[in-house]
Amino acid sequence: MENGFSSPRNDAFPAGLRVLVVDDDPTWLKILEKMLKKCSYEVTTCCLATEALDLLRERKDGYDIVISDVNMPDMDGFKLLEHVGLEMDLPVIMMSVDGETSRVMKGVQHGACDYLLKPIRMKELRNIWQHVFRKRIHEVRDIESFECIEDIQMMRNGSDRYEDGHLLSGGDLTSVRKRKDFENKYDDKDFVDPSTKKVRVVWTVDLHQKFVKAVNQIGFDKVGPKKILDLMNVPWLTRENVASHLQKYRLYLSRLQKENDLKTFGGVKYSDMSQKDFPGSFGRSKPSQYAPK
DNA sequence: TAAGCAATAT
DNA sequence: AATATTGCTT
Repeated sequence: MENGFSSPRNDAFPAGLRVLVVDDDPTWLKILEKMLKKCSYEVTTCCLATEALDLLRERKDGYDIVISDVNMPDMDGFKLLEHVGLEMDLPVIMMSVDGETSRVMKGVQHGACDYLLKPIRMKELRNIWQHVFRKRIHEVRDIESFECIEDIQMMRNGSDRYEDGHLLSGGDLTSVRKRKDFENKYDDKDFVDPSTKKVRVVWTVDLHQKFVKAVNQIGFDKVGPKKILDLMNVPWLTRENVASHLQKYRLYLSRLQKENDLKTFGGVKYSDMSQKDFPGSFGRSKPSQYAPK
C-alpha cells in the first residue's frame, strides 16, 4: 500500500551508498572504511572536518550520507553537522566514545540522524542506509502532497465542526473558500477525498530533523511555532502542528535534562539512544513515572 | 495576535 | 502512544 518499497531502479539500492567518513583518528578511519566497504558501500574518508566540508561543497550531490566523529581538532563535529544540515541537507551520523546524555542531546539537537558509540561494529553500519532511504521516501511524499495542499486545507477548514458560523468570522481563514472554480481535477461535488482523511501529522525522523534544523537556525530562545513553520517550508504543515510538536519537544528536552542531572554517578547505565529512542517518540522507553504535576 | 502550558480529547 | 484541540494565561 505504501510506496518506497516499490522503487523500480533501486534494486541494488543499499549497495553503492556513497558514504563520507570523517574522523581525525586514522586508525578508526581505516577500520570504518573497511567495514563500510564490506557492507558494499562506496566509501570516502577524510580526517579533517574542514576537508569534509570542502569535499561536500565540491560535489553537492556526490554523497548520500555522512558519518562524522564528534571530537576533531580543526572543527567541532557539531559545527560540521550544522553546516551540512544547513547547506546540503544530508543525513549525518555522529560518533563518539562519549555517550554522555548531554552530548548525545547536543548531537540530536543539531540534527544528527543517529549517534553511534565507539567502538563501532558492523552491526551498526549495516543499516545506516535506512537514513538515506527514509529521506527519499519522504521527499517523494512531500512532492506528492504538494499537489494536494489546497484540498487538504479545504478539508481542514470545511469539515470543522465550527460550521455554525462562529469561528468563521475571522476573515483570515485564507482564501480557501474563494476558489471554487479552477483546478477542475476533481469536481466540486463536495466529495471529500477519503484517501486524505484524518491528516494527522506523523513526525518522522526526517520531518523532525527539519524541525530541529529550523529551531537551531532561529535560536533556542526565540523560537515560536510560526517562525519554525516558515523556516521548515513544509507546505502542508500548520502552525498548530508545529506548536504541538514544539510542546512535546520541550517536554522531551527537559526530561533529558533531568535525567542528566540525576545521573553522574550510578554505573554505566544505558549507552546509546541512537535508534529506538528517536522516531516519533523521542524518548521515553519506560512507562510514565514523571510527575504529572 | 502569537505564544506557552496543561488538561483533555481523539 | 502520539498528536490535536481547547481553554486559560502572558
